[in-house]
Amino acid sequence: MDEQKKTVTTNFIRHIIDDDQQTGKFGNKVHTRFPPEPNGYLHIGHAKSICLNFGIARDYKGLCNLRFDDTNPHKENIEFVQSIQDDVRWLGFDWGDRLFFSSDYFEQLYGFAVELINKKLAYVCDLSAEETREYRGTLKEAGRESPYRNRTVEENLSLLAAMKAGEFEDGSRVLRAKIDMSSPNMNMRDPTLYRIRHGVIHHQTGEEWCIYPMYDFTHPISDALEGITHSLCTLEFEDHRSLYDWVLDNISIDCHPQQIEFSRLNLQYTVLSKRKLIQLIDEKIVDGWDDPRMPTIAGLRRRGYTPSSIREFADRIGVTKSENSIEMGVLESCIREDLEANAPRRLAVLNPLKVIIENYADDQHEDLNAPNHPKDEEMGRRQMPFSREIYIDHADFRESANRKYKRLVTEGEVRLRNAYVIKCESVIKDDKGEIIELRCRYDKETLGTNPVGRKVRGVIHWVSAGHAVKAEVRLYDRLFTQPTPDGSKNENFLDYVNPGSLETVKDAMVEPSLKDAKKGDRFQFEREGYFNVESTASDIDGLVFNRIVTLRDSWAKIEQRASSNTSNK
RNA sequence: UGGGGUGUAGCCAAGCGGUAAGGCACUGGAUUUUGAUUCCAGCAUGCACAGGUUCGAAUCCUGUCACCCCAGCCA
Repeated sequence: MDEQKKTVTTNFIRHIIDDDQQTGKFGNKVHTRFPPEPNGYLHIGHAKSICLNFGIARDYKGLCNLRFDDTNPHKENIEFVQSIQDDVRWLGFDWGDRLFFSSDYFEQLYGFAVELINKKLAYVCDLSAEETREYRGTLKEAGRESPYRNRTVEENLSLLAAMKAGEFEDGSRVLRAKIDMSSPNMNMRDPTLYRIRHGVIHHQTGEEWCIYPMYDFTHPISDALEGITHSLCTLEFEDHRSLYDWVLDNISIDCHPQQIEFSRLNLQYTVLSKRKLIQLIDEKIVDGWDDPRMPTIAGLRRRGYTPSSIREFADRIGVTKSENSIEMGVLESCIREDLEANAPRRLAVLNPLKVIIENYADDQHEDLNAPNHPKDEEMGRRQMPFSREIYIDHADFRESANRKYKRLVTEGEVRLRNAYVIKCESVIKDDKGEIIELRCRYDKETLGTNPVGRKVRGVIHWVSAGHAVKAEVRLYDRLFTQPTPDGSKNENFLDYVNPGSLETVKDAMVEPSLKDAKKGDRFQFEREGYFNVESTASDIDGLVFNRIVTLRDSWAKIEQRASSNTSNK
């Protein structure tokens, strides 16, 4: 069975690790880390990184730490610390007892800053933020050295101590590395190591510190302190690698992880930047971080995506250094594959049209026995009551149609799924000419067997009107109308929000066995798609289903083609 | 000539000098009580472009072009 499994996905990072194992570079150890900043919820792009880091650790019999990169208390909070852990765990990964915070290392970080000063490799700079920017130069011109660059070790030491003691205002001074103001790499032009931040309460360290280390100083040291071997990050940190190495080369630490960069995920018809996700929430375009339309892990979870479908997605998209733009179809295909095999089937009528079976007794009903899965008997069966009055979907009836249309038409026959063949005898309309009811007859010889002498081409779903349960169904569609809503710098991505991203159906009728469905349960509503029971919304009134994804629909394609052909003429 | 990267099909992505894997999408066809699923077949004389090296180049060399990232006291 396992040999049937597709070839193991490899990537350039695994090749590097393979080489390192050959040469014994890290003593044949592999130790990675996933280092989120707790300033928002995790999204599908983080899932890529999580699967990469934890996946590599698993496959090389190594370890992966969860470390919160919490050096900027302005933006971070404990709600995010919690949600991130929930999401990583939900995705199926375990960091054991290795939950860390960069803030765990504040004391050691400070010690290394002192060491750099002692080595004349760091200095306290009194330039304002704006002056610092001017001194930095431009992409094509070298910067100028700060007038404070050559302070004595003693002066720097006492100034840094005073910064730490809270004697200076925010923005009045920073600690900087002394590297090279004429470096073509902007990151090496005496980068800031520490800044002053009064009056914020850090979620881990409270008010203990009023100076906070910068990412470029904190990250390499945190990695080294944890014994990380391969520090995987996204492409925009490529130019920071020389600074990462500089820090570790110039302090007394005997571990030097290797930073390797890969390209971040870009998913079409959505946005994956925390700033933009926050904007969607703030502008009330979505309900919150876990709105089922959001590309967040929490949103996908609420929507009904399974952890394994997201892991599969991460495998399928691969890991490289090239810019990418992944089609939604890839993600959708992953969840369909999972649910096709694992979701029990049910019948649900979204847009009910009443049908009276004229030759079925009024006072009678029968319990038909239907399989929960067409190919997997082990998923069991359930009872479906059948009676004189049923509902079918409006979309499954037309007064007349060409031969391609396989559903019910006037005087035509159609199979009711798991039940009888019916024939439409007449159509009843209201004053406005709207179809409100169908009169049909059923062929009682067609239960579980096809009629002899004629072919019934179509199969439609139905529910018994007297037994069905009313439910609300939320139909989700892509959040944006453009594949790359944030592709243009000049235009606002909010202009491309899809106004139809959520369509709420209040009066769907679902088969009675769904009455017992529990929160989070996933089903296939036959011929419609995959749905799950809403689990967290506060506005629930009775049964509420979220559409996870539609079924593939080749009929819709045919219809679309036909209508665009006629409209083109 | 600021620096750092990336270019293989519509979208991803293997490939690492021996004659273009795989997935998604798409197109045919078969089976089907879901227009689903499944199955079978098709889908790059071609690897950004131009030269060169070689018996042989997506892979090596030279040059060109396109796109992405960098001037936070954000990460």
